[in-house]
Amino acid sequence: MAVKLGKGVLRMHNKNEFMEQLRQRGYKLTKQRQAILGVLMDLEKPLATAQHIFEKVVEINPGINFSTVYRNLDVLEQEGIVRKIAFDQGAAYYELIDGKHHHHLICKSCGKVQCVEYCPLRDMPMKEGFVPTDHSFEVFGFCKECMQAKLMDDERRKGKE
Amino acid sequence: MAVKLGKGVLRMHNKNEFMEQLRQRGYKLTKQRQAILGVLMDLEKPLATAQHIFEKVVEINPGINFSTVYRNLDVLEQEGIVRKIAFDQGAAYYELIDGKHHHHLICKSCGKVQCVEYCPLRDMPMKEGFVPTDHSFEVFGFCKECMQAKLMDDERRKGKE
DNA sequence: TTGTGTGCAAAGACTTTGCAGGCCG
DNA sequence: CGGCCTGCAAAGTCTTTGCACACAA
Repeated sequence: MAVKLGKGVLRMHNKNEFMEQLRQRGYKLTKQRQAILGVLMDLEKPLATAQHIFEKVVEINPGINFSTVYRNLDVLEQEGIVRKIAFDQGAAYYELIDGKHHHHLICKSCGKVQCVEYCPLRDMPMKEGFVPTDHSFEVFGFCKECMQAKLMDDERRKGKE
Repeated sequence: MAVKLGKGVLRMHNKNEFMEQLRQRGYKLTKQRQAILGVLMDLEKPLATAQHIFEKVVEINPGINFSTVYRNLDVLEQEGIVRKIAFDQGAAYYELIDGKHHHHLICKSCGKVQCVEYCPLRDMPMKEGFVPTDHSFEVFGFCKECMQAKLMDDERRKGKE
């Protein structure tokens, strides 16, 4: 069932499977919903804001409203199809729950997001009696490229002193 | 320098140390700033929203404005005195960076927050070249008490069927 | 046909900002 | 006394909601 895409990306589901899941749970298969799902599955980056998703969906389905996007992202989150991530106070990010569970390395300089399969819940000694259901884990810093640029910049600045 | 409080809590700094740190960095020691710092050090729970902090500060310093609280929480964050945490899309939480580095277990039922000293950055295999500077790690679930209540509730419901 | 879903507009929650005057150092 | 800080009010950003109509089943 898993589909092999370019660059070794594994896609566990296709759009029809998700639509079927929604249908079975009593949701209607509107064209807006299909467009949103389509966009989520085609995202080139792992994370996208509602704004970003909206802009893409508009191309497929002109006239769609922002609140429709929000409402459906909510539905997809309830159904376990999408994960919502909030860092800083800006807009929330969304990503399809598809393939392996993972977390993110986010570059504070260029914004690049890398996925890592390591999950801290594996190693963490759980406090007695606490039953975890969800967790957030995101690492911010500088990616290889930006770190190198930064070092060169520091070097240059040092020379000027 | 560390001060031992009740229940084994270790406080690494006192208010004067923080004020001194601010002074040295060129900040003025206004009564608003002192009140905010005082409130942060006296919080009974590990995390507090700006709203919560504001309400406490008003008791000490009536007439203080909400934007002053926000502006100073920003300053304290810049200075590494306070950490800002955002989960869900609601208000951000703040906590004093004092004592050991830690993360949180948050009960989705009663809202209780427990601190855990485990930090995932210790065990995580870092992607080559990435230099981490910050990270978020919060675990949501049910605390012992709420889990038990939940189980009893499920049991009761089962009986009614 | 029925009621879930949508578009529209408005409100809501949280946070930030511009400006005139106040207070710390 | 100078400039950082504050209070106030307004605006900004992101998200949610109420309502009438539309469309999937």
